[in-house]
Amino acid sequence: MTPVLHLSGMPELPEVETIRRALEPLLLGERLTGLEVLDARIVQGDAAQLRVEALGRRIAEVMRRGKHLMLLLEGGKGIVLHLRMTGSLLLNEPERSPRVRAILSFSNGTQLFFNDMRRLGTIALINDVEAYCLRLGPEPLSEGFTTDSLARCLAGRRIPVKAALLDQHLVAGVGNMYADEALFQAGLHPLIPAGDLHSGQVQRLWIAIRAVLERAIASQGASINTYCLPNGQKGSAHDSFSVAHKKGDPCPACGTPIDRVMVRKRGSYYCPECQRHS
DNA sequence: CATTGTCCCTGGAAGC
DNA sequence: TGCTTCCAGGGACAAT
Repeated sequence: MTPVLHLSGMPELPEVETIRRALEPLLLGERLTGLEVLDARIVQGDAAQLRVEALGRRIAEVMRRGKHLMLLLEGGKGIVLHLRMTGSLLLNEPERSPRVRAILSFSNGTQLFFNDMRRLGTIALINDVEAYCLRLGPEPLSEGFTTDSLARCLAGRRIPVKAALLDQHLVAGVGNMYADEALFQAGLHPLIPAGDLHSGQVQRLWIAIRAVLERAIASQGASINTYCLPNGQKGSAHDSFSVAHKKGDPCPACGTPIDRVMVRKRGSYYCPECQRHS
């Protein structure tokens, strides 16, 4: 398998969904036969309990919730994998720059290598999948995410709209790149207080969030960073980015150079002309 | 409750 | 050249 030299990264909803789709046909119905933890820090909670509960169980469902990838086990519990910044799930062991933190083995011979340069990614046992998911906001591509629900979440809040989009309690799965893309498409400056948006702007934002995520899933995610598919292949969603990571490039709509501003310690790219603050 | 700040972690880039 | 410092950023957690 081709080793991928990683830069930095951030798998968001479209990337995790792409991984989920790649893994589902390989893992569904198989038993977890091995769980080798090479770096104990990757396991959140009780590692021994994770082994006891997960080993030998069949994978009943390969699901995604926000940026969390979940392997639901027969019996109701589950394993949750979070890639955070630089994590990747590979079907073949990377030959070079090995940053393998855990290896999951399955009854059909499939092996999953949890590769993570910065060790921020996590694996954990979920005892109650439903309760776990309730901590997260609605899935942006589900019927539970509506203009009304978005408006209710933003109402009265003084935090920048960009920060609101990154809050996983508000809507699950939007990260730094797609927040910038959605705000651009909606024509909103990242620093506008969330509660200041009028209904028309909320509606545009709702449409934009869904559109950028759907388009990115269709492109199998963005690989400007460490993200890659389990087979090492790269997505191409970044090819259609308008502003994210494009400081200085001309805005695709008006030609004005893309600017960058810090919003709560997050680099935020936007068009100063198309995304006015007022 | 709402919001802000700190920490985790590694490696590339920038500055002196 | 070689050192230090900053930065990337998702999310848990602490502090205000």
